[in-house]
Amino acid sequence: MSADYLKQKRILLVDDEPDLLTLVANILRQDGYTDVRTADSFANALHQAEVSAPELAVLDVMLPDGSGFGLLKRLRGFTDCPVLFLTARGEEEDRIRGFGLGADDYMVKPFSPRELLYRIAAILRRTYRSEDPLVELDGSRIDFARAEVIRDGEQIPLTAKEFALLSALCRNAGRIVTIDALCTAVWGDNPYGYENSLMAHIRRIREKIETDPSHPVSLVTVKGLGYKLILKSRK
Amino acid sequence: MSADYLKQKRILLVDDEPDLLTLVANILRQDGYTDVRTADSFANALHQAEVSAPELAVLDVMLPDGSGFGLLKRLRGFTDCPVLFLTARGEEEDRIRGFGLGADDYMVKPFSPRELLYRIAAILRRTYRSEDPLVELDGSRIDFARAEVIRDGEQIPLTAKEFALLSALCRNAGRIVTIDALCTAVWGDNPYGYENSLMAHIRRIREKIETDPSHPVSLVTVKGLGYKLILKSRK
DNA sequence: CTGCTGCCTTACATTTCCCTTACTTTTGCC
DNA sequence: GGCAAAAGTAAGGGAAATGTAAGGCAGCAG
Repeated sequence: MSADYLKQKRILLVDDEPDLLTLVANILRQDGYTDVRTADSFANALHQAEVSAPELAVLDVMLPDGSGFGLLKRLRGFTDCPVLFLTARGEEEDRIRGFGLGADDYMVKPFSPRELLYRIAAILRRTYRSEDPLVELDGSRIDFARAEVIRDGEQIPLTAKEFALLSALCRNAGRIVTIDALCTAVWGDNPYGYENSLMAHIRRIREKIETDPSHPVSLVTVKGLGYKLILKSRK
Repeated sequence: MSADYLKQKRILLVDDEPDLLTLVANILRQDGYTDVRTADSFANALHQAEVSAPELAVLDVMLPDGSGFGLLKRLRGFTDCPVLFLTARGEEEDRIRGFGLGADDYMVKPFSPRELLYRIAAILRRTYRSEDPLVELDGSRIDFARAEVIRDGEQIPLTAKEFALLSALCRNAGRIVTIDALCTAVWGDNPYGYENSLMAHIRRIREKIETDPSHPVSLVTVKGLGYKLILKSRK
């Protein structure tokens, strides 16, 4: 699994020009960002930020009902997310002021889409690099980088087979994975005769990821067909 | 089931040059795309799009009776399909304008067929990657990868036999499938004596896929011959 | 009208998978 | 080599999936 989890970070764009707003939003979405939200004023931005807890904010300096700097100060009241400023002018003064407030980067309009993407990716990488991509399940999360399940703050280690099984299931999250496919994923060439063993592993995985292992909601069985890993449903 | 369902996406090509149009269409068809439609003007394109609900549109920027940008705006009135623009000029301005409208990619004429194919494949993969191929019926859809029927937004699970039956019917969608063939598909070598059981399954499937199971429109019976799965008719 | 065919429908019986658990064997590390 | 953890095995039990059977209903032929 690649570092695609950066593409799933919540991004908030704030600009008073609707055209630019949709332009930038579309550029980002096209580049694979999945959670891009927009606001066209100070007030809306604040509201959006409170509601969606962005993980990166791209703020225009000029807003109809306030300045981007003021907005950043307000944001800092409840979030430490990185910030990239957009400004029409290229003045040193703005730059200094922005960085002084803890901005992470700065772009002067008009800018090239490519450069914006590059800078956003850089900020996200910098900010969230040490994080491992977590797979969110209903009552728990899986950290494949550490081979751990996190439940109620507890870190529960995964064994080799459990890891292999969960990987295979995760690669096809939501889809049915047949017993055969799972056995092949775990035992390779000669996957026959391990069906029972597979069941034992499924049970052990359930004890780690499920709140109630006997009534699984994340790793569900589809009788006669296989198993399915259900990711946390997002609202 | 492979990812070949991307090759079955409905593609609409719009260009005023007939030669180029057929050339590109043939390139696509030769690469395995099965549903490529063409239009040579703004008006025709709009009509085609309304009729066929394309899943990817390739639009020339210059059209005799309007611009590709204008066309995209109209398309956005009823579809969110991805769009690739073709343009004679390579100007940044056009590029920005296209992306601003939500275009997904952009190619400058003359282009290499290989590159076009590559970009189209990339867009389709990106847009539809997490989707499973869905079989569209009249009041519902079947997701074989998840063994589910989707009706009114509800996800209704399929059992193993139901899955096998629907697969067999789907493989011969629109054609009559005999009782014998269905029994063989489900019970293999020794398919005799299960006719009654088959009926029970048919009934249970109908309860899942049909709006009114007693008056089926998707899984219809052909008295004395067998059953038939009717796909959603596309206007 | 009567009986017949072919399928529908429903409720119920049966079976098949899978779960669960405890136990044995294997692996890998000290 | 010894020990703990991981992996594999086996058997009894249970619930959901499947199979069965009987009563209907519609259409059709005589």
